[in-house]
Amino acid sequence: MEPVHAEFLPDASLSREEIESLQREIADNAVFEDRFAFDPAAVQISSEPSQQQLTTAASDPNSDAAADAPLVAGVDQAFLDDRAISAVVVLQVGEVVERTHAVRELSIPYIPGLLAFREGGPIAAALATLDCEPDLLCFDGSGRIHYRQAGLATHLGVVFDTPSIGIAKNLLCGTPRESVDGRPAGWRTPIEAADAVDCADGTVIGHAYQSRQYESSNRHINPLYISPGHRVAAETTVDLVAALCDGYKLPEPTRLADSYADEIKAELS
DNA sequence: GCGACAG
DNA sequence: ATCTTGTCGC
Repeated sequence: MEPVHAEFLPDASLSREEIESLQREIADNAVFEDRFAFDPAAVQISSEPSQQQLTTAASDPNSDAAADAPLVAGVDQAFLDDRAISAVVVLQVGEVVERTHAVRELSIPYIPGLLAFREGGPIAAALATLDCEPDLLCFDGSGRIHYRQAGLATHLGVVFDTPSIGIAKNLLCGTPRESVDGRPAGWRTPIEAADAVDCADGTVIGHAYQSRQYESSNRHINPLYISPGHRVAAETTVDLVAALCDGYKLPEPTRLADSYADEIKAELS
């Protein structure tokens, strides 16, 4: 796939002020509402026919639900010395249909709020080598849950003008409406903008989502922090991640991209 | 000035 | 993110 807005590609040589200015421009161009062509109910991991698919098959004997199902890409990185290994795994109904990766020199260190300017280049390079056109991109990191509402997932979603979701293991900013401690699997609560975020206080910029939890024990699993990247509404974002989870804390696209990146890293070591 | 801060 | 063995509890 190719960038639709290459002028928005993260350029790490920009000044801090220019970076923040570009992020505000990215946020202005981002759409935090559902604006995608695929059927969200067709995004799933199991190949078991859903009620919807059975209905579709009954009304159209020639349709092939699996062949028409949305392509969901997971993107994640591993690091080796001063290089980033960006890996992409594309799934269709839980089946891997394409994998690709890119290795690039890192230009700047990790700075909270500027992650896209450290990892965006390597990620864009990897996505550019992809033969297929994903319907949805899943990133490790935040989307709208960001000081200027332009986290990694939002930035790359806008650059490629493709629906995207941010999946983080830790909260960058914003405030959970309720305490997130020890919640059962399936539980979710909104993350609201607070003073540090560039929008009205109380605006729902994402959700904490408990993708997995131990039945009964002393220890507990922390929730994921999910936010819209581009062209997906906050609530939908959680529904999609829930549909992409398969017994692990992380949804399959991101989980498989994570292990694929480690695989490439091991080969380079 | 101090604390908080995705990966 | 990364350096890393065993270990506690599902």
